[in-house]
Amino acid sequence: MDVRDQLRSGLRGALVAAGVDPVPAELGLERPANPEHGDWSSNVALATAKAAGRNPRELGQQLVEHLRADPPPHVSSVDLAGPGFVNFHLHDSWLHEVLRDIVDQGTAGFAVSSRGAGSSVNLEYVSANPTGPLHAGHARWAAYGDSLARLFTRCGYAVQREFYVNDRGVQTQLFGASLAARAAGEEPPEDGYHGEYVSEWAKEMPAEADPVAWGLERAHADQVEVMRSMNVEFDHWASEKRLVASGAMESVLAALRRTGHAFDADGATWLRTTEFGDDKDRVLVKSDGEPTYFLPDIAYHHEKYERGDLVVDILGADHHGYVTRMSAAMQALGHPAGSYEVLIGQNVTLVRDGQEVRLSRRAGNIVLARDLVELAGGDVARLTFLLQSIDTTQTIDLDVLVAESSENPVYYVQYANARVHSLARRAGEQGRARRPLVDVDLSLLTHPREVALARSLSELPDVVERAMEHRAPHQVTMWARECAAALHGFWHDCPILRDDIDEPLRQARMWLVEATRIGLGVGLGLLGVSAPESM
RNA sequence: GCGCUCGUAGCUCAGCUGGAUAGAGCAUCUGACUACGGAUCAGAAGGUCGGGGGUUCGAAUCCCUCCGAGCGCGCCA
Repeated sequence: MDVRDQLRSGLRGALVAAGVDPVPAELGLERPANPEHGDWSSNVALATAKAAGRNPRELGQQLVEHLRADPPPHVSSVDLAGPGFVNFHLHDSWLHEVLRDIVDQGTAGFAVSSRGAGSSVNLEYVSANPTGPLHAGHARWAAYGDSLARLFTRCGYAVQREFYVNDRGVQTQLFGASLAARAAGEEPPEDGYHGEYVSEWAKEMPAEADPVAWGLERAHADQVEVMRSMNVEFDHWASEKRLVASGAMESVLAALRRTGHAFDADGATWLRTTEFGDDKDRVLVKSDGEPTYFLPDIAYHHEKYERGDLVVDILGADHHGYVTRMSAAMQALGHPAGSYEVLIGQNVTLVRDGQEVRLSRRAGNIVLARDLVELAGGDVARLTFLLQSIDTTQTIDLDVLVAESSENPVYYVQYANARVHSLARRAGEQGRARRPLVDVDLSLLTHPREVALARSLSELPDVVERAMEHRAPHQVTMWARECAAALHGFWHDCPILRDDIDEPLRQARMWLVEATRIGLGVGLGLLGVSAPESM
């Protein structure tokens, strides 16, 4: 039972004693931003006073008195503050206990949550057409999707990362035709692909190759390579061609007909998406007998349920109009309303020479994911994307990215990690080994820098759960920066190997550093950024 | 016109789904242990949270309404 549970339990008892009925199932307990407000703070008095017809401060005072009479472990003082907050100040002993837990759990066990145990999630992201290189926007989804997958995994979900390859249809034909035209020294079709890469790839293409098939392979290989340089991998590559060949479209259409959600009108076949909140019904099969792109997509999403209880799409803002109809289709097929989730990410805007660079595939000035990686390196490129929420458009100034890449936050965090490892190296050189933790007195860790670092580490488990629930990997980035800052501050003020440091304190500090190694390792791992031992 | 997302320091962004005095990084200014790794640390300055109403003990956060930005509204993919 960790501190929070003990505090909650104490609060619950106090509420009962104060005659509050009913006692809420979830008791609000948070870490105040302002240290003067204690280590933990609860707003239960404020939250329950209204319903109980009580005065918040009066009720709060009763809670405080009850808790003072019988304080939970580690609690040094309980106070009433502000409009009715109950603030707990704890002895540093609770942090010392946390450090022991971190060391016991190690990188594999620390900040692991069982929130998703027994559930599975299928995450689809990027899914760019196999008709060219990935651009900077794709790279954002790659970094985001992969880190989100890592968060789900750490929270106990069985995760499948998936990329849907649209290796069939009009665009692939156009791409193949464009390659063939370039190979023959001609201009691509007007609605074909005009990027420079088409000409370059056409030179590589063997004369006897089928331009469509070869082009798909070439583009796919290019995309895989770039994502790998950003440490992004997939478990499953879903082929549209194979899906369609399997007859999945027909069986899904039959199922929709059987349940009455699909109907014929004006010579076409429609899905009654309005039944599930769409503003108009959508065509599945056109009057010329050809399916729209919507139908194979429905079949694909339906199939994904074989690989996850929760099916998640990560899409760019330009696809948000698509969400309602797909959600409607999934419900029409009998999937529970909440089981299909779409995460919409805003666009990436790139600035070069103070000018916005348009991400147009037709124009030649498109900035590729590959450019970013070559400019700044995989770690910097990746962390740059994970620096902010996907809810806001991201502006990346390429000149700043290059000029200040050495000031990128990724180095700040990696440097902290390198320092942690350098300590172990130097300690080894000096023959100063850590003694077993049971023999070490962590209560010597009372310096504000030591306490701040331990406190930062203690927050990671909450950060992981919250980041997963909010689908917000950037919160891990925020934490990693704070933890690195705490380490740097500690490093600056608290020498370890210096001769004038007493051995017991040295031992305690070495174990604090070991716990930091574990915490930073977990954080960097979730971000998919390397954790170098030296820089 | 309708819908979705957004508007927070000079710039780039956080803000734990309603909490206490709105926080970081960069840029600017001033400093630091005669460097267990200075890719570090400390301090200063910087705000009408786009404007205006409302809900309540309490609003950057929820509701309404304006203003502004991006994206979407095909029997295209």
